[in-house]
Amino acid sequence: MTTKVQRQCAIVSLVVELEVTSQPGLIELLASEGIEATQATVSRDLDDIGAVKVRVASGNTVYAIPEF
Amino acid sequence: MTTKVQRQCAIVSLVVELEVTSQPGLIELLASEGIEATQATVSRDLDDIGAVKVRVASGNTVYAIPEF
DNA sequence: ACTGAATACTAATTCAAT
DNA sequence: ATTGAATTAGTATTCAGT
Repeated sequence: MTTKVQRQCAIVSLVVELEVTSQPGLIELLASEGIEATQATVSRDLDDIGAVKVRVASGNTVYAIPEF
Repeated sequence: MTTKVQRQCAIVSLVVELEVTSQPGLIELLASEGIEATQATVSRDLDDIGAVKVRVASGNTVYAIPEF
């Protein structure tokens, strides 16, 4: 079983390293690391983390963490 | 009748001056200036302008224009 | 307190009309 | 090329369960 902090850390890593464009997408990425979570949870996590969606050069919007 | 540029300029002004939190909200603000538009149009306008949603101190997310 | 299912809300896109 | 209506996609919140 994975804890909340572990999951949120994983999310931070993923968001920083990859171009995460949606919560469903993020859920898949987490799953591929063996972390199960639903959209509701991921939404709350992103909120906790303070992630925002920003427009990137490629044109689409990706999640980012202001501090980085 | 209002033109596209007029409407987009109005949107920029509103976004810069006020805390616009949603497209429905923006539509109302435009309406109060006598500018009619639907959600589809406002969505495209925000895209043209390059507006993004950012988290502000108050906690909620508002539209902002990166250049400012 | 944390989570998921379901729901409400918000935003983007499609499709047709002008 | 621009727009609105309707649709689809995406996100936040509520509500109940643990």
